[in-house]
Amino acid sequence: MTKPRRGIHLIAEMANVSIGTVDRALHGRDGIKESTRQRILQIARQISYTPNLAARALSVAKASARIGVCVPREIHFFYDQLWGGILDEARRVEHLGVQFLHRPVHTLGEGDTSAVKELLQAGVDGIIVTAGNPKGLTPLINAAEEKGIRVVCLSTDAPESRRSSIVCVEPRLNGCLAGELMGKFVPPGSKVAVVAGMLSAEDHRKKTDGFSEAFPRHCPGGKVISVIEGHEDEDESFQKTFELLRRVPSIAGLYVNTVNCLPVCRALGACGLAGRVKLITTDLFSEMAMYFQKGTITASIYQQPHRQGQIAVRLMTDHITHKASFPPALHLSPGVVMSSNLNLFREMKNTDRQLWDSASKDALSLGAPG
Amino acid sequence: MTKPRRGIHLIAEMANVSIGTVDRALHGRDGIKESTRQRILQIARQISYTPNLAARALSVAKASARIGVCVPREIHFFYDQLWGGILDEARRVEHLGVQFLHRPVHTLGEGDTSAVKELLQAGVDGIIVTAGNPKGLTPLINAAEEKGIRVVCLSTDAPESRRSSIVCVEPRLNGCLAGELMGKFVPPGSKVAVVAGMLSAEDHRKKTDGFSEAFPRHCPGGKVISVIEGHEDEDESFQKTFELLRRVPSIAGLYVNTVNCLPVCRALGACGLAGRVKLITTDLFSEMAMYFQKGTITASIYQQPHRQGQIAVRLMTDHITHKASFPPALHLSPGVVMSSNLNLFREMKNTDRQLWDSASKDALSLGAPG
DNA sequence: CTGAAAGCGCTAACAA
DNA sequence: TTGTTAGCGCTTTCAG
Repeated sequence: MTKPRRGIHLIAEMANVSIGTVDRALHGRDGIKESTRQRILQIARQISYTPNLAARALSVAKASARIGVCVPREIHFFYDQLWGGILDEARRVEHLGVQFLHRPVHTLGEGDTSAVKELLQAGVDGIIVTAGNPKGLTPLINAAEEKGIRVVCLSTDAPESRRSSIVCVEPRLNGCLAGELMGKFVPPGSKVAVVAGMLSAEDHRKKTDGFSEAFPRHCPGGKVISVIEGHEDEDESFQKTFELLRRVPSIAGLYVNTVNCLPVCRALGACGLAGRVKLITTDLFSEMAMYFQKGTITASIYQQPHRQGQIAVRLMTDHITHKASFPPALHLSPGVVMSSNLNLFREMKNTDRQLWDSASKDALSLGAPG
Repeated sequence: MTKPRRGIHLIAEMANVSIGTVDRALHGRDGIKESTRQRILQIARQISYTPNLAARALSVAKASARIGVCVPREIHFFYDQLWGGILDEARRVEHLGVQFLHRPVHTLGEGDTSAVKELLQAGVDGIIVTAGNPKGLTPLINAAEEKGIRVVCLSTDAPESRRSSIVCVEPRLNGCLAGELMGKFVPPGSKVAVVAGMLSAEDHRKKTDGFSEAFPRHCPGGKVISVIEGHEDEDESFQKTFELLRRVPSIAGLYVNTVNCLPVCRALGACGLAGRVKLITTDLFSEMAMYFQKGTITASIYQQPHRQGQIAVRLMTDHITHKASFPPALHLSPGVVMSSNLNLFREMKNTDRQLWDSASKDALSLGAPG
């Protein structure tokens, strides 16, 4: 008695060809006569063939790919979480042969071109990079893509380049959401202001633009009366905010579109305006908690860094392991943090770490809730 | 040069034994000297060995684990997305030999006990269930856990049971966030109302409680003057809302804590109060889009169903494949949907499907942005 | 007690 | 254009 065959062997037997030919037919590879392909596909349909994914995974496992990662390595704040998301997801595929090469940079845009160059020389198959320096990176990215090395921008884009995809929260949308919220928080005809880092940074400019456009649309008669640049300097931010509050005590709202919101909180406190002036901030870190509780911060626009990192890695590994195509862009919706949901965010978990055991750490790895 | 070995081959090489012996050691099979077993286990730990599940699945030619799923199979709305998230994540592990058994129920709580019974009889290794009927389910869940069959509740809890975990947005928190938002949207001293499905449902009651507690805290002098029960009936919801608006035209806000918000939108329109009365809704579906654009809906509290489904599956498969422990509870933060970020949500993608190609579908599978 | 070897279904490199 | 073959990492059976 003849042994019962399965899968492509069965098809091969039925079609009187070899498994190699069946493989060619099934995968649309060339080097096969169109008529035999049709015959084989017909049979495959007939027996409603489904590939054994375990076998496939096993078979292609040897083609272990290397993915290069270049993101800022700052402690605290946004990039910490971004990094965490990358690592969490990386761990999940490392045992399937995918390797990760990390070439962190110190600050966004600082030395990222040389880091990417290194990665390319190391012979990676894909690159994930926060493009802090788009001008310098674009030719490198294009060269990589030319050679079939896929590049995914993460959080910060190199829009002119031919990168395979970008994973981010659009800065403009970020500003729009803040503007809409602010427009609903303050009464009609209110005057509000924006505190930016530096408007020379595209990210901050776009957030400011989005806010300036959305706010008056949602607050009849509302006006953005001032845009402050704090240049990420604590003292400068405090000083300028303080002066503004003194000069225009009737101001109803402030939108801080950089992570550097503490000086603004302090300035509001110093003027006795905490809670009176609606404050919308950006991102999240544990030191902000008390200002939520005191009511100084009304809401914060959360850019889901952990999730961004996760998704970028997923995009890349899906492409490498399953040949998945890249969406040209993957724009996340920012989250809205208020005092009610504040403690659900992983950024708030650090302060009372003693409460957290390994089970909870698992929960964090999954990326909940952001 | 010697070829780099992996897995049990590596261990075998390091221990100077054959892969057969390694297998015996790793699986606690007998026919092996205790000392060699210890030596091998030591090495395995040292290199932090993890079995290649694809290879195992292929070798044993049958599913390595079976996960039973029991969630409502309603079209549209919340459960559709929940399903989607489950399926997306399920696909990602099918090649590891993990099989999924679906025993959908028609409506939440309708026949879920018998569905779960079926799954248990089918001999699954884990169960994911929306516990619409906690009383009936609890003994089944406890019996399952007793036998080592892990149960994860999804979206709706069986809090008294010994389920391994619960993945959800807490209803109370949901209400709190809505209350906080509403408190900021309307002026001090405002009167607002809640439109619930039926207060006999724990979920709706808790949302209502959360709102009623949070709103006055964030709106000085604010009052929740009425709680309407619409019983998920279009006409009843419309009628009762309409009457309320007629009776109390000074009302400043409405919070709908069920998915059934369209009648409320229409009632607001009929009274000429659309946009005047701040409306906060729950969940998201494409028909709501126009009401966002018209300004009838100010914000919606989004429970991230797709992500909930994803996470539940991940929790279960991580446990099965990596022995990961379960967090006792995984509470997501709800998202806030407003007109600015509306079109980033997958629920809005259905209407203009023609714009979507396969690349975009990939993006959706990743679970962005909610 | 331990080793050797035959697959599981598929991919990919090489022969014919 | 098609066939053959060597693995992928693990389980399992049969010899030693």
